[in-house]
Amino acid sequence: MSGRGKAADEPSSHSLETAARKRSRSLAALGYTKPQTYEELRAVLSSGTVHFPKRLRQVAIFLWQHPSEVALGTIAQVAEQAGVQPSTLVRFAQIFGYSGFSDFQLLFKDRMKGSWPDPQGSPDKAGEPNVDLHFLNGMVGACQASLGRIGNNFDIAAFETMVDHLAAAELIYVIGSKRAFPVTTYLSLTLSQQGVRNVLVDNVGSTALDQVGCITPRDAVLAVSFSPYNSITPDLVAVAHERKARILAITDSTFSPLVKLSDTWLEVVEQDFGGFRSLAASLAVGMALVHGVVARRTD
Amino acid sequence: MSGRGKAADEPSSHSLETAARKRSRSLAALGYTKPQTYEELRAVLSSGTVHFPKRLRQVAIFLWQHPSEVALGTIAQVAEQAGVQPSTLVRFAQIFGYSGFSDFQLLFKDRMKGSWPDPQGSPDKAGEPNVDLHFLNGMVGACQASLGRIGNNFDIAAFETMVDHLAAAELIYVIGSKRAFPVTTYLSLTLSQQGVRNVLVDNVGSTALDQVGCITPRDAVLAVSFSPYNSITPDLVAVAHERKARILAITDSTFSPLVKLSDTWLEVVEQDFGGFRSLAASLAVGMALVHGVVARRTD
DNA sequence: GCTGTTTTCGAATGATATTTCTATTTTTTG
DNA sequence: CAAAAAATAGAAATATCATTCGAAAACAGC
Repeated sequence: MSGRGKAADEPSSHSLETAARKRSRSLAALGYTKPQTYEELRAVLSSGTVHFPKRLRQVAIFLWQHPSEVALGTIAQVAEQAGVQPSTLVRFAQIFGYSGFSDFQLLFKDRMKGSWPDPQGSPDKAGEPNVDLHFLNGMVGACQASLGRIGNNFDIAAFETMVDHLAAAELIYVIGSKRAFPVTTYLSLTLSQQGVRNVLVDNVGSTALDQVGCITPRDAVLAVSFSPYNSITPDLVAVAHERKARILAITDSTFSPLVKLSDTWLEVVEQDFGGFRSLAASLAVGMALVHGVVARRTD
Repeated sequence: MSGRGKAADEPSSHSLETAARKRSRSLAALGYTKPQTYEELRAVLSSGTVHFPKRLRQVAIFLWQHPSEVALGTIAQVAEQAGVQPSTLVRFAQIFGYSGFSDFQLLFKDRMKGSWPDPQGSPDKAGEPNVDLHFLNGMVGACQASLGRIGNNFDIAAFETMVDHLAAAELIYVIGSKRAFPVTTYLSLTLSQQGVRNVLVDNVGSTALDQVGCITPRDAVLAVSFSPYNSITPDLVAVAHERKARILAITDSTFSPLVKLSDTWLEVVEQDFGGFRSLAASLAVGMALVHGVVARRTD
């Protein structure tokens, strides 16, 4: 919000050098021009041609998933939520050719401007006097928001491809840890209940690597992973990839390490509330996958 | 965006007088309390009971008509667009009981938060020509219906009791199988992440009975079970009951065998679609439980 | 395992935004 | 119509923010 006056000016002779040097290893070298709209930015981020180091990737993931926080917050607030230093945000913006964070933030503000949320359906709930009830409502809201996003932005083509591959597979390996584990357990359960043979790679007894070591090219892997991507899932999927199995992924951004390993992937972004993330959308998509596989196989 | 630190503090003895004098001819005298949400503010404005002088009326009209500008802009930008001085905006906010503009602006930001404009895809997908998409939408509908039922018919008293018992427990045993297992895995994971010690009774190695054999009266059992109630969950809970632990249950009808074994129980009814049941509501309630326990323990 | 480079962190700095205060104008009231 | 009260505008003061820069840490290449 501040420091815009000087920032908008042409750089002085000294900072010109600095800026030029920095930009040389930035997007200009890659033939990109400064994104003028939020959609352009999103396109550049998802193109996969830019590879960020850890902290900058963290920034990319955060603003991919929480654009409204970026639009509404100050640099300090955004930095704290994203878990980085404020200066990291400035660096990120400058890599894209902006003079600083404020300049960069305008993208998000412009995108948001004019779109005022409709009067909420719930007629004010008598002010939610109870703190626990407030949290519950927030959590329900997060679930519904996650589910709502499926309605729009759903890549039905990728979904169909995934179903085809899964239906054609000899054996389906289901992989996911931490937050994704509830999703994979339900997937495995419903697949089995529908008569689709599958292996849940749950790493009980630390046998996961041995399990994926048995994968053949005729098998398919259904992997689920959410940010932060610090579980063993990518390692396991990498092995499966080497063994030439089909890799199908459900994940929450293009920055997931699963994306470059997978034949087809679906983006499912879960909202969180108070640090607790919803799983509603992933489960719904997962059930749809199971249903689709069963339908293909019984045709 | 700035100057919030001091503003949030209690007014000093000098400004206390000033503020009190001002507030005496403000809304407090009219029996209004400081609006906590944008909706409340809007209600007050539209009630017609408040009569503003020229400039303040100008402000009221502007933020009625351009809420998103107020949320996104700085006080200077808003003031210019509204055609008033920045200090007028501060006065306006203070009349409503806020410490200043920043404080007041939070109403607008909060209202806007989380509502990111969707990329406006085709509104209704031409009647779902795709069978897979139809199922997915049905599944999403089932999830939303399940979540919707929480809003109404939620036994908040039972919920509070459950949280109290869980918070008081020495060790929490989480039990659930089949369909309920994804819920219990997520419960166990989030409890652990929040530093609440717990045991997930997952029956790996068929050790579940031995595990529950270690339960003491100071422990609590959080059991999840859905119909048909043909899993081993009731058996395990029965053992825990004999061992005089507190039993807290999430289940989907009064006919559940868990009901007569448990000290307190919550009814969460999940809808199904095409034989695939949603877990969204149970997960949301589960997260709320975890949140509640953490809140109780950190008091 | 070392060296040169890239990346990150954190404090210092310069700039902006918000608020307070006072003189002036407008409105109300006797 | 005059005097008092209220409201406003504008400037000064203060708190916060965004940015820069140098040092430390992490990383990659040899």
